[in-house]
Amino acid sequence: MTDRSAQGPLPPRPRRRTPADPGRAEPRLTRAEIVRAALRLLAEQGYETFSMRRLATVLEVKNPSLYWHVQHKEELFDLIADAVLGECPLPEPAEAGQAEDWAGKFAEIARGLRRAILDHAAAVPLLSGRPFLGPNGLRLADRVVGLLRGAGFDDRTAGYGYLLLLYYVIGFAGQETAFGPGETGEARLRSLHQALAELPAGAYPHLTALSTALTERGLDDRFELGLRGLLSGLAAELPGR
Amino acid sequence: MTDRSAQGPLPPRPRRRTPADPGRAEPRLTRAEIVRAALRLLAEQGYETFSMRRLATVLEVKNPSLYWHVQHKEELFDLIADAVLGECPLPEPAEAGQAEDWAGKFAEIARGLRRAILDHAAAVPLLSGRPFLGPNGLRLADRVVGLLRGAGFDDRTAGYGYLLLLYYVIGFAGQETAFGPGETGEARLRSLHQALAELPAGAYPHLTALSTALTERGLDDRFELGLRGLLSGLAAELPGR
DNA sequence: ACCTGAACACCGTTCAAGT
DNA sequence: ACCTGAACACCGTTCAAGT
Repeated sequence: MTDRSAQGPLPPRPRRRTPADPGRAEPRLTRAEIVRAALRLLAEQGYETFSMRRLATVLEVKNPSLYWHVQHKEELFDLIADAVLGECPLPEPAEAGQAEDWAGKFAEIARGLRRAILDHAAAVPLLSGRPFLGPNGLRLADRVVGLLRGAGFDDRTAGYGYLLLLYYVIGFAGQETAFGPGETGEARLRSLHQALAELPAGAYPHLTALSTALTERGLDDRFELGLRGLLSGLAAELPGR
Repeated sequence: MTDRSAQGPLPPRPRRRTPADPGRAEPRLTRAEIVRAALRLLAEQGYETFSMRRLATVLEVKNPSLYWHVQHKEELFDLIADAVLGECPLPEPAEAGQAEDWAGKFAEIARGLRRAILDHAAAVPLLSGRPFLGPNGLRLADRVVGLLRGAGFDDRTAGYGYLLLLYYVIGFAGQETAFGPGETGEARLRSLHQALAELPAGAYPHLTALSTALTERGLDDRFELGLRGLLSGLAAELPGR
């Protein structure tokens, strides 16, 4: 959660009328600006209090105006999700003929995606149950699928590898941010530890035994552990081995 | 999505006053009844239209009454999530000293969990980003963790194996139900196929190449594929091998 | 083409009051 | 102990009207 709480409302942007085209005002709003403002509002105030009306206020516009630019809140959420995915850096594809380190690049994308999501932690709730069909989502999908196909996976497994990556990273980031806003990932982990330690004594023996192991190393380690598992699970499906 | 649309509203339950205890009326509502009615309302009308007020109407009660029994909507959602997890059958632990087929039982739990979730497809949106600390969630966690510890995994990996199971199954079920209500999983898959086929020609070469492979086999196969991956990823972390 | 005023049909939640 | 009436402070969305 980046702290931008000191930025205040956006400065009003003057309508500019070019002399050559006197009747045509620049639109005050664009989709890109709306999405940017939405991400900022989410970062500052969190998901629970986000609303179209508050977004309109922040943009210094009356709220029905937003509906000229987006069909409904869900469409705005699609755009926001795509913007988040767009912040995941994609490694360059290898030169034609060069052997590609598919596992390394897959891991790199996974880490970048986790980073992108955590940079917009308040947007996590709107990432689940949404097909990512925006340009950034498609680009990401195409890149991952291409990586796996290039490595020799059949099309089915390649497609599925992409989905596994998404499930894993979003699921993980979801847990990292599951204890409500305001707490960092590590602090959340400690609350969970606490909750487990307070469990009725003999009722959940394995869980209580776990409560210390749970916090002894950080979230990064856990992420890598799962990622390693994901990769070795994938590698087991590679045809020529 | 089970079809219960013919069931109609719940019959009014009479307040019963026992002669021995004349002043004490049976409460009209219990948490269990509220949760049952909520699941039914979700199944009949879907998540989007679910509200505390509609739930109260279905229960033939004025809506503030619900707040005597639950603190707020989020707490009700916690209870609903726990009820869904409670429908996942848990295999019996092996006798002490008997070798346990950990991978088989892990897979069994995963399949049962997917089933339980799909039986309440409309409740999927409220499963993400929630720690499952209700009795059923804890029991499930304890069972899975115990299974993995018994198999020789260290505590850390055992705990993480449980989380991976959750991410995977919820993520998968989330995708199965991601195209809005009313479509079955397989129909959704076809919409996605359609969407991919309509993509701009050369922009996403790997994705368009995939669009047929995507639908050639069913969701059950895909689920098993990912599950196999998950298991072999886990197995790779087993200390003594 | 883009924005606003006014309105519709809702929400979740609180709280004093009833029984 | 449990339920209700009435109210508060909101929502998302539509649509005729303005410029």
